[in-house]
Amino acid sequence: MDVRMSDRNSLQEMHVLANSIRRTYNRLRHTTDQIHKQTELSAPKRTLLLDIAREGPQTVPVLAAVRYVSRQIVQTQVNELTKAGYLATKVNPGHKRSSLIALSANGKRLVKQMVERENAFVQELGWLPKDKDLKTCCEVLDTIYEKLV
Amino acid sequence: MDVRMSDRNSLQEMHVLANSIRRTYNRLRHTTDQIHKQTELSAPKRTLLLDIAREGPQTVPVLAAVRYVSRQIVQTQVNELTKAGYLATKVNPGHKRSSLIALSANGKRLVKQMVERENAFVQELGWLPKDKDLKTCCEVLDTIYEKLV
DNA sequence: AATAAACGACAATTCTATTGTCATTTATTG
DNA sequence: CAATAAATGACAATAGAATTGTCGTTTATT
Repeated sequence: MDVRMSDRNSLQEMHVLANSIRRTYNRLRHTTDQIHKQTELSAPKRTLLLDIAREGPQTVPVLAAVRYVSRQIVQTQVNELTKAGYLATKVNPGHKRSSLIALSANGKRLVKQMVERENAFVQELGWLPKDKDLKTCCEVLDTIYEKLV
Repeated sequence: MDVRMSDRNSLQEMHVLANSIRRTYNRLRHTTDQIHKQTELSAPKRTLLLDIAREGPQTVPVLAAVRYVSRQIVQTQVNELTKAGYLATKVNPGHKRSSLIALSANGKRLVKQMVERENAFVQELGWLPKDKDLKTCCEVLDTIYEKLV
């Protein structure tokens, strides 16, 4: 074990970071709730749509496993989003029963609108982190994400 | 408005960062849920305890306002944590009716144990971000936190 | 002093999420 | 190939988080 690992300061800094992540996440959710209020979609459902837009069609069990949540709640949300017309099932070549969940035409349109709304918000905000810092931040967060299995 | 602000790449990077925050937060919650399973406390209640430990005694309305959640839900959680013996009310010099919510002796003990458990977990993980990167990450997150009012 | 706002308590409701069960389908393995 | 185990979608029951609304009292404002 690296000596710096057991350094008390570093451990405390880790708590500070964890706290920053938590409170920033919560504000982020609050802000996006307001930005996308008109969509009548909850944060988990919006996240689902954005994730499928980013990562492509996936099965319900996979969507659930990646998020460490029960497949039942994902199934429910997928069902409701499908009923609302934002998601559609695609034939899964690898599995006859468990189909791939993909964005419908409406879903793609909605995601596009959401992204545009968020971009407009960031522009109005009039601030962006320095490119280098943003990248560093992402790297740190993503590494933590991968370490936490 | 700064020209870089409207740079498409930067905006897209901002989405990437937002996504990193979201998914890392969720894993963090999942991990800490496991680490502190024995406490029988939910994530919101643990956060409340840790925040009061860090920031000192506060009134319920203030705790709620900072988090952008209703004072009613904070009141409920504070009441339950008080009943469980982790919180205690302190006389508020500035307000006769709305007392300050502080950690009890038991609460302080619990927070100490939680911090130790988390430190032990980080040590077992065998990884910490570089000090400089960690600071950068915190700065970026904290600035976003402050900008999002 | 009168009025407005804040506070704690309580209730109703919605949404998220978990757990558990069941029938069916898919995968494994002997 | 046949038997068994695991996975999947549907459904139900339940718990917890959080919002909204109301009420009576206390605190602040004007």
